[in-house]
Amino acid sequence: MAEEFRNFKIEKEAGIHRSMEEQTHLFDIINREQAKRPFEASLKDPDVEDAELLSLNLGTSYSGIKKEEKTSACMKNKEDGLSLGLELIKSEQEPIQAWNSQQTCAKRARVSVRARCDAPVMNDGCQWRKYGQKTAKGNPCPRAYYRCAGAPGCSVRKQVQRCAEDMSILISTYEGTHNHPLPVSAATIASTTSAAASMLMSGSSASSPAFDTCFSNLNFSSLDNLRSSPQLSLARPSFSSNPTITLDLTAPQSTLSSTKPFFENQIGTLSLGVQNQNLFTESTTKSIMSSPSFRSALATAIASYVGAHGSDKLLNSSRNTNSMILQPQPMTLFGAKCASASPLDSMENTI
DNA sequence: CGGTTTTGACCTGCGC
DNA sequence: GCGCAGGTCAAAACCG
Repeated sequence: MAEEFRNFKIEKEAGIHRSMEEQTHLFDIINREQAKRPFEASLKDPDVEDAELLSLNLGTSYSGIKKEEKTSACMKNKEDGLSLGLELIKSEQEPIQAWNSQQTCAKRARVSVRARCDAPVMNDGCQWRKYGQKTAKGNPCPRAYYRCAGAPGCSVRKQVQRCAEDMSILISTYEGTHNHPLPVSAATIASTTSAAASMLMSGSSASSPAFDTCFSNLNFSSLDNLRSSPQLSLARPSFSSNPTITLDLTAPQSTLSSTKPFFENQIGTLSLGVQNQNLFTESTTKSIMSSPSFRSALATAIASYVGAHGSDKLLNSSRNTNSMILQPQPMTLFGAKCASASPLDSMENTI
């Protein structure tokens, strides 16, 4: 497996691209091998370290994971002190415990989605019940509070608020993990929340200087920064002390397809390139590249974001090029209620 | 009539 | 301790 993966990396760096089927097959092999190998051993193998970026699987759906051995993307790295709250589900009788465990893990982290939307609320596939509304200081637009109504006892909450500086932008902030199955369209965000929780909780509990540096340098809370930033960022929003991942879907399509030729003709491509010198300082770059766990967790978050088509996703990670790029299938995130000029326009309404 | 939304009151955390 | 702001509660209103 290692040999084949090494060849794949060499081909990538040489600009040779395999077909999607071949790549999917390769990732399947990597995943199987990763499952067989003891984790401690994998930490010492540089090839496996890259494979980690591909094998993590978070979210609310168990599809694609073997029933006998479901592994969520929680791991520990003794080398740099990062923790992703590893849990291993050994049998089919344990999903509830897994939900609960995941819930604990995801309790405080948030995923904020910014998208252009004319409708008062984005249709994300979930059932929500409004339980409050408040006008926040500094924003004339009221903030609405929703609870998940998909199942009794589900503690997932959502805040919806229009951006004060651009009323066409709707900011939806998700918190928590669903305790029930979700439709594919809703599972996308839910998976992201879960992944974000794992990543951010690992950061909050770690004493890793590398992670701290990354986090402090990745503060894109201001609108101007968001507009010029990659489509995914980490932030500590002013209205909350909770760590938050922001998915900015308001960028023009030209920005999203700027990673040609590798991502040509793809809709909703996410590009997290540390080569973006406007936003990533040199120290951040070094920190990211020296922290395999951070890279792994970040890849997980992004992968989960496009997780609705998990088997088809394509990840390219190369230490030499200092880049970590993910190519998703077209996302099916929001419904047709949401008329906008964003890349979401081309998405199908799956709700 | 049951479920959802609205809205004012209340609770809690934080800064001074 | 006090005031402020964010978040939640719960009764009333609304709707299908």
